[in-house]
Amino acid sequence: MTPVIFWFRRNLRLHDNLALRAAVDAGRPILPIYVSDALDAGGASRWWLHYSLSALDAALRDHGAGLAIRSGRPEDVLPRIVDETGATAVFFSRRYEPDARAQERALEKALDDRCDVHGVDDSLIRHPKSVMTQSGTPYKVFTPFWKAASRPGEPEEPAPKPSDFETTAAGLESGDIDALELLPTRPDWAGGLRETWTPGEDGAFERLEDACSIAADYAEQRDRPDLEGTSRLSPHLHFGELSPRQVWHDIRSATPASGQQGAAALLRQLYWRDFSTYLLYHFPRLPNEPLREEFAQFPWTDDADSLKAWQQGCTGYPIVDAGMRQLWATGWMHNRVRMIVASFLVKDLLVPWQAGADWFLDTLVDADLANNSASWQWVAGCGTDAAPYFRIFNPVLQGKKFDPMGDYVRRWVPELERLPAKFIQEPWKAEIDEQKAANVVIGEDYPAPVVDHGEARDLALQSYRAIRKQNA
DNA sequence: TTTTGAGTTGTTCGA
DNA sequence: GTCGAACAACTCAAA
Repeated sequence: MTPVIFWFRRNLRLHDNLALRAAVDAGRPILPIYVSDALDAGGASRWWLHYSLSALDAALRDHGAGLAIRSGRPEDVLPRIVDETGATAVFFSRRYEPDARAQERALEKALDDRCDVHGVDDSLIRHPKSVMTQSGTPYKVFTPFWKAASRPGEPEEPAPKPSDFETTAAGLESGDIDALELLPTRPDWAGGLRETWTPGEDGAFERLEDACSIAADYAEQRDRPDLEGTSRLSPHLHFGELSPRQVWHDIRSATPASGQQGAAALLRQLYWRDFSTYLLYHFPRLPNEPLREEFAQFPWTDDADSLKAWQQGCTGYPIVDAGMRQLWATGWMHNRVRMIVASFLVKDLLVPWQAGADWFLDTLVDADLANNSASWQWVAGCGTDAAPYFRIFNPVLQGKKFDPMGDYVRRWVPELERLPAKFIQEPWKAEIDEQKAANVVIGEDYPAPVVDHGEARDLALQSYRAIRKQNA
């Protein structure tokens, strides 16, 4: 019997996979395929993808054949496979980034009269077109979006993995995940990633269990990078190893009544994920251009040394450096610290937010075009729903407030390990004797601050006033 | 059409 | 040490 093709994209799971359910219902053997293309960018993401594909391949083998691997443009590759196998249909789950949508349109066009094409909306709680203001325009502010998106009620119940399907290679060569060269070789910088993460559906469910256990305390502890107060589900959600429906319902049902309020803050984050994708869908220039147009005139300094100091975690501000080093080592950074380091790059160093966004896309295992772009625009103050520009994070205060003992800093900036808590967020304030006693001389063993935050803040506010004046 | 209340995550200054 | 106001007015979204 001729097969149907299941084109896996950012939905690398078998449970609660609506597109897969539709393919199974076609009643034919399923040819599962992954096509690696130019959208598979970002070093840390590619590392994750390798293992997620491997896990999926193993899970599919239980049903017959594993995952066929190809690379190239899906709109070229898939029609060829349709011709070779006589497949009667192609199923896939839709994506909402501009390039991914263009890819879908090209595929639909290429397959137009050759076979059925079924794009299924599966990765968001609400489709971007289904949440609009009364005047028919897209929401720009989160809270009204969230209210409107929540109005229809709870997300759909997740569906279990279908048990009744058969996969086939349809006589094709399977291809090789290794040949995609997703893993780093020289040097192998992925040691910290391997220690931190378990990509794939099984790893995702383990992490989801952990997330359920912290959900009740989420509202209270989510801002503390020194604790394990966040879900760490972002990469699993990005690759679709979990659906937002599954996360929502598992957290909801695992949390006792007394903890529902704390968990609500976590569930709300799922709507932030929807909202970012929604913004990118309706404002496709989001990754590149400031949505508040006056920011195109902003006098960025764009200094290469500043950017490098930030990337390497050598700014002299411990909480910033801890975050950047956590990112480099593990492919992830605590959300509170992401805001601190982003504010520092954009407002203290006056480096364009796009440079920070590029770095994050390359180094985060959860790198997601929509979340990343929307969040950087938010921090930079140029998004539609942005923090006021004068809201400039003070890295010392933030450190004292959210890493009160300095444990987070000590973990990621070991030079400062022996410094007492009093100085850990501002080590330059320690007398030289105290520095020596802690085995760290500022300016030698750990950098002096690359900028003075007070001066940098004044300069940032001045620059902001300048573009306001220009546009007045 | 006009009005009105509200807007994820902050900091600093001066009383 | 604590508290409220200023930062700078703006835009959004619904009534």
